[in-house]
Amino acid sequence: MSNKKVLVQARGITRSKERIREENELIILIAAEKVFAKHGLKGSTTKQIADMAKLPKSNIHYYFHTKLNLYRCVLESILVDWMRAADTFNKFDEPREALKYYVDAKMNLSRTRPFGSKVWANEIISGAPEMEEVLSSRLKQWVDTCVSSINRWVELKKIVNVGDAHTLLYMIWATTQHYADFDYQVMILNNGKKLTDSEFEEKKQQVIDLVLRSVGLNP
Amino acid sequence: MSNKKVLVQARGITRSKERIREENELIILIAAEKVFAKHGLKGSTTKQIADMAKLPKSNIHYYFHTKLNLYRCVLESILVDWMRAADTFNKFDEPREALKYYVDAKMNLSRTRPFGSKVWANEIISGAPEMEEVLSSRLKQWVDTCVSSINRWVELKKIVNVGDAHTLLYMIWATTQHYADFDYQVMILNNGKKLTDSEFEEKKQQVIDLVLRSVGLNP
DNA sequence: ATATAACCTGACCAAATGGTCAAATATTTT
DNA sequence: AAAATATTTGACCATTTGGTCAGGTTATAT
Repeated sequence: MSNKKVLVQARGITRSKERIREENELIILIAAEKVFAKHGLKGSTTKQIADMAKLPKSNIHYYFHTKLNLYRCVLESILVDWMRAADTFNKFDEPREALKYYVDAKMNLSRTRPFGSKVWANEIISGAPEMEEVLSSRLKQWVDTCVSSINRWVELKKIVNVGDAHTLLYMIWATTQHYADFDYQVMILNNGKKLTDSEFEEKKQQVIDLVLRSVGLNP
Repeated sequence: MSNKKVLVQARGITRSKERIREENELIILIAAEKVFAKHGLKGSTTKQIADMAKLPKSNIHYYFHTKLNLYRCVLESILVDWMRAADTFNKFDEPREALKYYVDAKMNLSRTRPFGSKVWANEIISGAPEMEEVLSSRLKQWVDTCVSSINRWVELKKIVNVGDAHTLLYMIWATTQHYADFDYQVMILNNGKKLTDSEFEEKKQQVIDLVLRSVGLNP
């Protein structure tokens, strides 16, 4: 009988099998996100992930079978947050609000989940071998509706003619994700110190203002 | 006597040792840039690079000794182009021209050397373990002068007050580099077709206009 | 022409890696 | 309490990997 069990039974508490699986899967997903963010799919090792999760390597394989499968699970869990942020764009009719709250949501995501953003960046940079499906279906669809919104705003003279609406979207994506993907560079250029919460709020507002002015809106 | 030599001597031509080294180093650097762009430092194998260069693996080690050294050489060669583009920023006193020509130069770099941009992106995303020196010295210095220029423009009321000038720089970097780093995503959202040269010129002008408007300049 | 130095490459190796498995332990069901 | 099911993990394995090296070829200096 192991020490763990003695302790647990002495308190009259047992972790249910269901909870055990839930907890361990989450621990592994979080560890994997960090490791994949730093080294990409090929560059990450199951040993690194196991060490980060403070579990034996076999445990990783027990719950996720293969490294590739674990990687896909990490990507999917990131997609959930990404789509939630995307939703904010279509919650407002007025460009000023839609753009403001979308940039806000994207900036917050970069702040709270930088590793997830990096995993996505790595995946796209390396040709999106595992995300082709998602990109050309779900993302494409969402982008098409955004492009329509932007074009309508132009027709209604609510914003200036920006040409291809994709260009505006890319600017928003790239700029907001920069604070996650290139956080190390941002830190170095901030005199070697990580951005504080209040500094980050400041930058966020500046990005919002830049974006609004870029389409001819006065912030 | 090999076939190669027979052919070469029959034409009375010999490649000098110097040229041989120059040519092979270039071939390997170009191949390595592509492979590192796709898989990062850890994820790339010397075998892949050798295959891409159509040379035996031993040949890679003969010229560059280790994978890490080859990687550093690739980074350095990219830095040269990056700094050349950076120079354009300080060639003009007027914000309209400085910004226009800098965005233009950065967009062109993304178009002509997408693999280089991806290698840099990968390096920064993974914490810039090999570039710390360059970032905190050369890049920091260049950024400081840019920040001064931008602040001066604000004081002279030539552009609106953008707050922290870094934010503007990041927007320009992120947006222009997006067309290289995320080219695959850009392609998918362009109905699966790579941007033609004229399409790219169009987007470039749109990015320039967005940037100019974002600081309150009428394009 | 000969010696010397540089280039070239297949064969090889130690270490690392993704993954398997059997045996042990823990929980749940009957 | 015993049987059944799920978790845990060290030992193990085939493959891949970065790197070495000896022996050959090619260019150049004398």
